Amino acid sequence: MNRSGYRPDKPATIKDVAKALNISISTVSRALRNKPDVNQETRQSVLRMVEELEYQPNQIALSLITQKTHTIGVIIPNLDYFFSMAVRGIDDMALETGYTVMICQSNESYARELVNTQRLMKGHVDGLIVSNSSDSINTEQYQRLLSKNFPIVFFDRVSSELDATSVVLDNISGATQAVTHLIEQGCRRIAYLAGPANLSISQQRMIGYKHTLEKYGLAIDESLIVFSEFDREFAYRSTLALIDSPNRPDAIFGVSDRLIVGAQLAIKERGLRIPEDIALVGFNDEPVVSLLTPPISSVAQSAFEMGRMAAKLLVEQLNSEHILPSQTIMLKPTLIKRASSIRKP
Amino acid sequence: MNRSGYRPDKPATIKDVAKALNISISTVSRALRNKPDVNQETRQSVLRMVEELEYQPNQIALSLITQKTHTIGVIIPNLDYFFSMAVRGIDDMALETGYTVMICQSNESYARELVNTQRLMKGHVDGLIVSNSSDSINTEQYQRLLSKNFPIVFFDRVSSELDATSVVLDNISGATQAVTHLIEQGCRRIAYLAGPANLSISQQRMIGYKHTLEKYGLAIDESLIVFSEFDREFAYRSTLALIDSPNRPDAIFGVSDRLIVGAQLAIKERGLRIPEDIALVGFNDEPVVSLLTPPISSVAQSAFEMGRMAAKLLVEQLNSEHILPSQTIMLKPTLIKRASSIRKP
DNA sequence: TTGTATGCGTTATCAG
DNA sequence: CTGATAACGCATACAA
Repeated sequence: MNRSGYRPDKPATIKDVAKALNISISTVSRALRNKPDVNQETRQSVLRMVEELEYQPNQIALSLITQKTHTIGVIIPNLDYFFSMAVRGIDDMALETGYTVMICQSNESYARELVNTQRLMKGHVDGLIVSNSSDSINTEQYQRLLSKNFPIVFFDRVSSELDATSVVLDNISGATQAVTHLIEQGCRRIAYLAGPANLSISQQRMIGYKHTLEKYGLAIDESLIVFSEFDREFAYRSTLALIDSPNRPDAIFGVSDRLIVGAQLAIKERGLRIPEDIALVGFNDEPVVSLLTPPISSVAQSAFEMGRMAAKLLVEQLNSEHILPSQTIMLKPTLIKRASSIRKP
Repeated sequence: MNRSGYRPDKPATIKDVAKALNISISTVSRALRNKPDVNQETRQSVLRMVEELEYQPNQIALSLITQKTHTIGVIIPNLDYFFSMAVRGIDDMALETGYTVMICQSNESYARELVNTQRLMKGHVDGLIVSNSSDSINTEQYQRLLSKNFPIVFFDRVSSELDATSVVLDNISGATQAVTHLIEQGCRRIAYLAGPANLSISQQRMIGYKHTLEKYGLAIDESLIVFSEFDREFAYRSTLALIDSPNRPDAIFGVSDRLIVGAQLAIKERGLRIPEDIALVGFNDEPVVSLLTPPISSVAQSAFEMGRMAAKLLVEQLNSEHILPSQTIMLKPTLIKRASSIRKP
């Protein structure tokens, strides 16, 4: 069975293999790395011994030499449906390209984002994939890393101040599709549950929202625009306030499904009809919205693809000898129309 | 500003600090590690220079010496609501205890579980936190690692063959609460959407299901027990079949909310009433079930706590000099009763 | 074709 | 109190 009788507690090193064969470690190393100038017999015996001792190269030692860990750090604000899918895409691409993924959640807190960045950098990740937290106001730390040419790819929630590679949705298009649809359904007083004011996605979707209103000659009523946390409860209360206000909206567009679900709860509680009294369109097309009564229309995007793409761009940079110019990939959303917004046949 | 004018592209090493100060690296090392025998002045100047050069200890070099990476590998079948919360708990505890988390998703595939384990082991994680995939039949690889005293903590979906530390739910209790409740509401023909047959959670919940039926003198009808993937579509079709069968159930208990949602869709499609014709109870208490019409009862558990606990146990082992005896922590579930199962006032 | 020596960044063990 | 040196596991330039 085990001719050498060698059974270490600790994993075998290249040294053990060399010793067992009475050859030098450099020969073993060469044999393993398929270098040309090594005797076939020697190579075979090395391979056999490697098998027998269950030798596996120590990645830490390799990392010390190359200063590469083949590890990607991921910083996301939470692990809701959208980011779960994005992480799945990242993990998928990482597996394909030989990387492993370290994930840290900032819990929508910039302070924790800072801590996590430190944590990941200390663990010597080769690069970073980041989506900002909702109270992320400062970009200094990323600026510093980028100025040292440390590879970072941002996705979904990005900062306009940063000249960095990023993968985003065409949020203006998404909002435009949503609001155009609502207008076509006869809605005239369309509210916008905007989410956190400083987030790129909130702002971009707001631009699409306002432009579309203008395009159709509808007035922009700032009292119909509500900022808030990404919190269902918040949206619920905001919607109650909107309903009870003198100029009640006849439609609500939400920056995320989580908010629009809160809105739906509020509307139901007030006994109003959806979509006849108030029509609804959300964002992200989370599975949950199709199950509600009525099912809620939503702007769909592929978080999985976004994650894959972000990882792909990062790995391309990691595998490149020189610094790649920063680029922005923009993915296209699709409006999924459901009963919550369809008034006409 | 920068007296030495030193601005490296590569991060400064302890050697750079020593050179800049014209002292030896061992002195720098000692000063940094707060060793007793080092001159206060020297220590101060070292600290200043460390600041100036933005020196940070290279963890890879440390890892090479200690063979510890302060990294925890996590293998989970997917990132649905339950596992997202669990990961959050793990990450939370990891942050507290100075670890970083590497996450791999097996996508419910044992083959990928194998690959991921290799991936994580290669990356030299200090320990593993594992929840089995649904087609996980073999435990050999974990057995091998455990026999080498490599620290692993299992959670939620565990294998009975493995004598390892684990954190699980009291699944029997959860199922017992659910079925007892249904019986008390007058249900007599209770179906069980069991999920994958080889999973511990399916089996344990089945035990609770059967025991409770027996306790109340109800017959166990195997035709009311349906195994399937963790797939809503699957549950939907199974439920249609159950409804159309000669002995239609008057209640359905689901091993997970995802399945029970599929069941609800089927029941609605057939125009039956919930809970009057068929009552429903799910498992996990995902937020979505409270939003459906009618809201679905569910057995609630804290995935966050489970994750935290699993990480806690693993870190305890990692920080311990000797091998800790394996233990099983069992958490308690709570049935949340909602309209989908309440027939009596 | 193979062996020796050096270095990656750090700590620890010795001498001074 | 401080400095030189070996060691961690491996790759590689250089010798033989």
